[in-house]
Amino acid sequence: MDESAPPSPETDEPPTLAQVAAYAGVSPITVSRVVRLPALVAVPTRQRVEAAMLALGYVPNLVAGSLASARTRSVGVLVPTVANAIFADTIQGISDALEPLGYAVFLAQSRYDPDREDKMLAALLARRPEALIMVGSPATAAGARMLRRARIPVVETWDLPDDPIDAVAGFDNTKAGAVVARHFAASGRRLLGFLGGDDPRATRRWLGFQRVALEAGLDAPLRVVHARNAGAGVAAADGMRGLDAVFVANDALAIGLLSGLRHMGRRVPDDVAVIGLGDLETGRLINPALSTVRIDGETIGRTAAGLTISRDGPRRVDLGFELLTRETG
Amino acid sequence: MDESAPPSPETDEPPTLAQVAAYAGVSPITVSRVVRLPALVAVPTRQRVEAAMLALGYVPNLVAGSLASARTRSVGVLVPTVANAIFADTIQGISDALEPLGYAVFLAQSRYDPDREDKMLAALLARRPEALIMVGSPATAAGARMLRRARIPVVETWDLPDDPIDAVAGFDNTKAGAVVARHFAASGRRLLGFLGGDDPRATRRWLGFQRVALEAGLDAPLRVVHARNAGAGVAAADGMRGLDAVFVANDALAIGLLSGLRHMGRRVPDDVAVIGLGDLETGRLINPALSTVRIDGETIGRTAAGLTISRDGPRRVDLGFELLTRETG
DNA sequence: TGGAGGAATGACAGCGCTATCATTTGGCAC
DNA sequence: GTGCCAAATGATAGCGCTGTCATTCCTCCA
Repeated sequence: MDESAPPSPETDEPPTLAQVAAYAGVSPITVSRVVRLPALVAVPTRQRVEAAMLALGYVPNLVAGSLASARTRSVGVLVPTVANAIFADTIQGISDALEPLGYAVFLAQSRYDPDREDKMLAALLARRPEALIMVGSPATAAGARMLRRARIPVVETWDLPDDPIDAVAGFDNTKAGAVVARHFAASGRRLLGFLGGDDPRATRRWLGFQRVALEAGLDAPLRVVHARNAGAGVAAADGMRGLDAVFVANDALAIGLLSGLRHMGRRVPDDVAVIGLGDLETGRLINPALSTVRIDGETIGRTAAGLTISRDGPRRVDLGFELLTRETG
Repeated sequence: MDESAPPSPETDEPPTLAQVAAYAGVSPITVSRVVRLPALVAVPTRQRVEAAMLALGYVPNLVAGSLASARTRSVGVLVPTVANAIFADTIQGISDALEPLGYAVFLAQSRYDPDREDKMLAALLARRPEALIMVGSPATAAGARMLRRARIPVVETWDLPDDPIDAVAGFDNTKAGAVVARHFAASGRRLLGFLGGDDPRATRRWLGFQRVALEAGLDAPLRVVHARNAGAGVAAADGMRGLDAVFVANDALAIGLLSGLRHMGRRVPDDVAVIGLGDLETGRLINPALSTVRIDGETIGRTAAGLTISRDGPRRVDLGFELLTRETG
């Protein structure tokens, strides 16, 4: 590391640990200890090294450190999309729990596309994260195999799969659908509809919803598959003409549907009841206030983070959900 | 790399490139080429190596690759919080632009805290990202110095600082505030208020807002500083009693304010006009539809990503904004 | 007063790749 | 045939750290 020239502050290349060591007159390993295990270094030495780091503007190279120690202090996070408040809360929970511990978060989006999911999974694992947290379960067998072979903690969230790869922090989507259908039936609704995506979690909600509706002796409910953004909700209103109750798989979509319904002149909840999922903050503030199945995305994230840090305790956490009936149903 | 035992599929440790090479009967460098520069390898050799990778379940170790090549193929992204739709869109834009190119995204949150921002900046830079994108500018001189010394592309977003570290993709916050005040004045409002955080960008909006209000001969406008979530907006309504027009620094907060105003019996826009910022999708769907200053967070993200990839072209991109007057003002 | 034991520091090798420069081989023009 | 060049493959060294053992120097008590 440049033995000829004397080490000096403010060179062009970022200084290495060895340069800091030379500047402070200690061995490289001592500098390494000052960074990672300061208690092992005598106070005067430590101060000398710290002064050297400051003078040279030393920023440790964690890439090299990770390779040497086989610990990257990073976790991979795979979500369908970040532009959905529902997952943003989960990311926030993960990040808040992990950043203070020195872990970095690698973020990737699958866009609800199994191929892209596998690609992103491979890309994340290539960075050797110490754990991986994902929304849902791998869509393909290849993805599941990669995760299993990685031999790191894997947390599946926003669902409660029967055969998880490792750990789970989520809730029972089937039950959520069932609870909403039961509520609709109990409040005298007869013609039910379900609006949502066709990913596995939305499908499970639909299955629970449909089962209970049929068990209650109602007509077969209608399932409408749409994009997940609020604009799509507006458009979907048209397809809901004959119905008197709709369960919408996410709150943003539900707010859109409310808007569409309003423009069609249908009164909520008198003509149609609407229940969303996620408990978006704005849902509770609009008029009429949106009824919803409350899911605590941030707690899911924090719990998932906890499951990656410690392998003790139960590996399957059901965080549950809560039906909040406000004004729309 | 375990020369004694014959290389075999499905061992417990993840296989290394050298093991794949031994299995395929080629040298390590050839396997490396199959992964990175397949065109350089003859087809039969390539197929043999690919078969070996598949058989052993090889996942390249990018940590080692990064150290050897001094290219991490990652970018750091620092936002105040991900749980704000406004920044989630930007992250989405960044991620959508960069992931197809093989870049990974390191995400960190500053929580609007300068100390935490510096910590996160240091943590990100320690991972040796090839570029760094942040919302706003570094809050401290130390943070700015770290970024400058890192000698990587740095993109500041959501603002247009006069002395950027490197590149900028944002809009003029001062002007945004000014435009809203001008609109309020032109539509006959007299008692203006500003509701928002006290971060530099919100403050710039306030400054532009205040200046124009005073220039228009209106009373000195009121500034109310609050938390940034929608719930805080509800609470803020009380402090807005005397006003007939409020500019709210973000749409979620504005929706909260609308709710608070409604509960106080104040009519919008007859008694009070409200204009938000961000153009949250739900803002346009609620009743009355929220007027807002539209900012395209996703385009900011994509543009910022573009500025990290290429150093050519202008390093300062003003993406502008648009005042959308809907029903609340 | 000798040696056990802890505190402080260092030497050395190696993590799993890739940059760089060889080397080998075969095809082709003359 | 000879020489030349491109295509294909390999040998070597090293990226910037850390794990694992030394080694040195005290202190403290039998």
